[in-house]
Amino acid sequence: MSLRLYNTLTRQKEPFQPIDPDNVRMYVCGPTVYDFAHIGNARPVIVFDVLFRLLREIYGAQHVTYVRNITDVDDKINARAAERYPDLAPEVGIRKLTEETAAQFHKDIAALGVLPPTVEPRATEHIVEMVQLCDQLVAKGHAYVAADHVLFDVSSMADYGKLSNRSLEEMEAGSRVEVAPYKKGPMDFVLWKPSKPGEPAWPSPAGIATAGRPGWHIECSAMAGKHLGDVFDIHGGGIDLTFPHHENEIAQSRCAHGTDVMARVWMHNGFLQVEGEKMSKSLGNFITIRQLLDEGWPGEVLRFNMLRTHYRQPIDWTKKSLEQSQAILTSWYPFAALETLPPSFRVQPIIDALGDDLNTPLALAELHKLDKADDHLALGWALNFLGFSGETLKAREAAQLAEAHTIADKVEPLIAARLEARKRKDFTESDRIRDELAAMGVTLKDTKNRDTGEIETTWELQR
RNA sequence: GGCCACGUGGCGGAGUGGUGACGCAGCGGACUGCAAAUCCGCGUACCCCGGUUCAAUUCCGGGCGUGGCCUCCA
Repeated sequence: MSLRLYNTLTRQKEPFQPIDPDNVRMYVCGPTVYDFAHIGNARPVIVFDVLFRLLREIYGAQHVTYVRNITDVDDKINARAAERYPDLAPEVGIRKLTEETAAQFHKDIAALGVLPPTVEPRATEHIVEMVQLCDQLVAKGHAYVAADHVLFDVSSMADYGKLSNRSLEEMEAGSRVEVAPYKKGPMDFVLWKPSKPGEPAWPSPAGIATAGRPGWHIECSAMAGKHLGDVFDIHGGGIDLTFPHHENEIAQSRCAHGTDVMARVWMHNGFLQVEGEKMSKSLGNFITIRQLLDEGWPGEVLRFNMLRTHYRQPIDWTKKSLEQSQAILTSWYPFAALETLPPSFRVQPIIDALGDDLNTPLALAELHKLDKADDHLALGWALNFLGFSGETLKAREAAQLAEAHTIADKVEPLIAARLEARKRKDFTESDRIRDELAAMGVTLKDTKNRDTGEIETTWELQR
């Protein structure tokens, strides 16, 4: 089994070689918890869940460590908490907001059929590690203290900018931001900053007397380092995080630990558009996972829709493609209920497709083949492997059945009447009844009983 | 302005230096009183212009278009 992954660092697909096959380690940037997760947030969650499943398949479930963090300290969080809970003490409001948002996030993604990560660390539980990193960086001459801030000195790192493929000169030339006066270099970034009253505050590193709080990137360096070590295998996230977030994570971690790399492979998922337009609050097309679920789309349909496009390609998220995804999944899901298969059972073409840089569209094409070949056992395995247990669709069908049950007393006599009309060849009447039922959302199917030759009618409620 | 990615039939979407998967939709047929469902069959595509090559959709260059990053963002 060969696994090849596209590495942003080298801009090419490379054979994947774990540092330690007994413990393959992956870190993925999780949400900053201040608002509902939108459908774009769902993409890395789903994509790297597939990779997690594939790694578990290849190296064994207990030999993969997947860390996806929750960032619960951030300016946006502070602002939102103050806005939503103006009457609460800041730290209480912030805690309330982050707890609620994190719980909501878990609820939303649970519907997407993702496995829980091995570790889900929180930034606020790693402040000590962040302070340590700051101290190390200052001690090694990669960071300096100015105006109660700790700043990373990008000029101290020879290949800063390697991940995003840009030189310091280019970045400075293209810079649109005003440079804080206390910075030595315009691209230097904040590792630690002083807290204003009402902001979360912790004892500062580097001998700074004022209490402070971490900058944006340091939390991932701290959590990745603590749970995965100085150098690990895979680091993932959205493509927009390449710069500055991941670039700065690399700078912090490598310089603090004195290593050549932080993670060997850097993976970035592409962006998502909605009905051909950029998703933005101003356009009013900002779609949350919760909205889609509330509209009645099963979570597995969202997952399927996401995987129909390769993870590095842009997705145009449309209602039409969701409908198509639902139609396909619905036709397959009766096979998702797995009969007990021997643990060694696997469908190699699916694994091979995923092994080529997570080629999920090709894997789904393989599913179509299995379906066509009526290989339901393999189809069921593959669906399950890809995270489609059929649970949400089954729940939906159960709800439909329950609803159908409530109107059965009205529907059954009409169907009987229609069959009578058909026997008399009174097709005007039978079609009228069918239209009447259709208006109630009831769809009919006539089938001929093989044994008796009688016409029998089944019905179901459309959503 | 700088850097980067992408551009395949009506839609979604693989793949390849030499007959262009697959799915959805569409069309035709079977079945049906008619539908629905099911089954069988079918069509049309590689953004444009150059270059390399016996041969390019595939490689190279330029252009156009879309998107991303350069500032918070998956």
